[in-house]
Amino acid sequence: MPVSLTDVAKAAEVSIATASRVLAGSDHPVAEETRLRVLKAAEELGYQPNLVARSLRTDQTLTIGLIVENILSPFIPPIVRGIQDRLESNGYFSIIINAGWDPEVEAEAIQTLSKRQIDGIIFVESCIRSSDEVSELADKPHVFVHRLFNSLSLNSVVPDEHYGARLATKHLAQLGHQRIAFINGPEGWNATINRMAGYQEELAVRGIFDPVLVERGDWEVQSGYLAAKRLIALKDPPTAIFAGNDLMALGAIYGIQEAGLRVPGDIAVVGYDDREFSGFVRPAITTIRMPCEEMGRASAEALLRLIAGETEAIEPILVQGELVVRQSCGARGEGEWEFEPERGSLPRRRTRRLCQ
Amino acid sequence: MPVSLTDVAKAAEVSIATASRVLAGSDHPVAEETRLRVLKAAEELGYQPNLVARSLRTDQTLTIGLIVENILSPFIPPIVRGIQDRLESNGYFSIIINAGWDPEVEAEAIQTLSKRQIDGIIFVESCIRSSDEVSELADKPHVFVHRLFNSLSLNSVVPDEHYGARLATKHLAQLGHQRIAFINGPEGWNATINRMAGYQEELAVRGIFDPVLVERGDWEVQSGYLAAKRLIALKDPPTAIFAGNDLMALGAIYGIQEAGLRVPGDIAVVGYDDREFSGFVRPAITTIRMPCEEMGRASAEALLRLIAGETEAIEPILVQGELVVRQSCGARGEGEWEFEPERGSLPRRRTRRLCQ
DNA sequence: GTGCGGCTGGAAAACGTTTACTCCTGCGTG
DNA sequence: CACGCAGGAGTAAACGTTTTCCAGCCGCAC
Repeated sequence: MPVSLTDVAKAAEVSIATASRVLAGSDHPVAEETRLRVLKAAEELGYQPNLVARSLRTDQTLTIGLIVENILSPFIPPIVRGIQDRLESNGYFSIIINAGWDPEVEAEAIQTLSKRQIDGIIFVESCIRSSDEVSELADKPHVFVHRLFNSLSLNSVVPDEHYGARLATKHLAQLGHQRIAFINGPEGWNATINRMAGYQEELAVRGIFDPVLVERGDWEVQSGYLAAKRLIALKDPPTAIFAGNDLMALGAIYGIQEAGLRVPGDIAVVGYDDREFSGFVRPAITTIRMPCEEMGRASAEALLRLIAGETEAIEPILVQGELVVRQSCGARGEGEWEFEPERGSLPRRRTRRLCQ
Repeated sequence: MPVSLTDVAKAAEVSIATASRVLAGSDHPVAEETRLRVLKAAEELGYQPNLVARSLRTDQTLTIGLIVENILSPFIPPIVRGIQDRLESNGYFSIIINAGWDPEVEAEAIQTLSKRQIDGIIFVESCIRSSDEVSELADKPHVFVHRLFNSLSLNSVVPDEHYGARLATKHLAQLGHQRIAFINGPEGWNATINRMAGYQEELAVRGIFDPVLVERGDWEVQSGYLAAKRLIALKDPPTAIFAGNDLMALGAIYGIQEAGLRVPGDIAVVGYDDREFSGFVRPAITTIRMPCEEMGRASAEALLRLIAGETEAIEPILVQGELVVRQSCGARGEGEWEFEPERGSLPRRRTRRLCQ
């Protein structure tokens, strides 16, 4: 049933070498008449090249490994999507392994992928932070995508959280707020440090930074709720709250509402991340979008360059997210509630054609 | 750098045939002393089998194709995760292609996967509904996972929506509600029909079905909001609302609250799907969990059986979701707000070890 | 007329496995 | 003692490609 190059060559009455040259697009010259005969035979027989055999011969599988923390984590799918979209246009496919933030599983995954002769690896939220932590990585092209534990090592793609936090803070300041609180994330995360730094810097420049307005949460809803309650209880409470992520922003909104105040009327709220729910809770949350797909694309782009041998290693890449203005900041006034349709619901836009 | 079977054979002073027999676990007898010598040599040289070469020879790649609608759609990642977990324990990996509900892209994807000699295909939310729609599928083992357009054709895995809808409705009835409304989904979806049927059947059995309490939405938040407003305006309004999905349930909650009523105090609400946000909005939404991971596992299991040749085709598999009781139904009373921690946040439980 | 270079095309090796077949040795049995 | 059989190991083919090397041919320039 499967028709091989040999069959095509026989049908076209040429050698398999010639058939290969035509069908694989070699640069070895082939007479036009011969080429057409081969093409015709291939067409008639329904020839499909065996990519496994080709891989064995050419030593490239057009496959890359994706070692991700967990495909169920909210930021992973868009990163993966960005990666796949970029890779696809170069004929590459990817194999995903969920490593669950476990060094042992990751090490094993690298082995498994090597056996499959993959051309490169992208780590997404890996516990490995830099190239020289694992010796097996030395020969294989690889890139890291780090969201929360972003160190600026070589071959890594990270969000520009400092930029995003400044953007959010500036937005509130430009709306006229003077007392802008911040609900920080827990200690030990780079995201915590960077977002705090951006917030502080923007306010310092404007001369309105007040350390009493900085609270700490643990990224979860309840901690935002509790932090908001503490902020409201202050003797000089804030008129705006910038929450370290959307979950805490949501919690803060609940806390404010429970105190009988309105969002954004009494206190404006801005979050960070642009989570799925941020668009359809009410008030819809103004936030900084985490540029997941862009980071995915950038990492794929970088990996392709490494594979092509264009460079030994790539400089760290910072990707900026943008401000998404919705209701909770008050920039749109406090009119009718708006509902955003869900993202990514069926049916959906056409995807780009596959290639290769 | 890469060490091949030949190197190992040379080092162990045996033929490559013997080396292969030992390393690939053949049943051909090998003397214990020889086996140890080979094992030792392989160990010392750090031998890793080349799976591409093995695939070429054995005609199985231990790779299956996943043609999904879109990895960004909310239900896809858990289904994929279920599939991967099950496959992984048999040494299989998967390649994901986003087909975006486009027949042309899907057809192309099947071609591409065939060229890569994959051992089988799982369609997740494909526009292909049954095996005989595409002739190329005849020879390749394949399974369909359908969530919303579930027809009960061969080789398919679908959620048991009729069961789930009855479960939700029964829950509300058992809480004492007599007037239970339903916000149906839009026409043209099997999910709409099946959920409606389950709702109606449960109420009919109890003799409390009232067609005036059936509204229709379009799956989005706003339609639930509007439907709830219409229901409240009824001269004999419902005391409970079963929404066809969690988005509409959320909208309904907003509609109820805007009318100055309380959820669940005045009107209880139950949703369907158990979306990510359902656990941390307030009131947290009681809902029927969509058994995504289970469907994924079941489909992978089925595919493995097809690949093993255990059967020609598998009978349709119905997977049941269970009721997740939270605040919005009132079963827990109307006490303190509870916040659920986010699912799948970092750091997370260890995943199972990889094999192969 | 000879030599050379450019265009075509074929033969065959190679990629790293698995496995069918063959061969040897020793032992048990008739 | 001859024969068969089983255990153990090696040879070589095969999987479907790509690519190196080589050869033939033609035309052109010297």
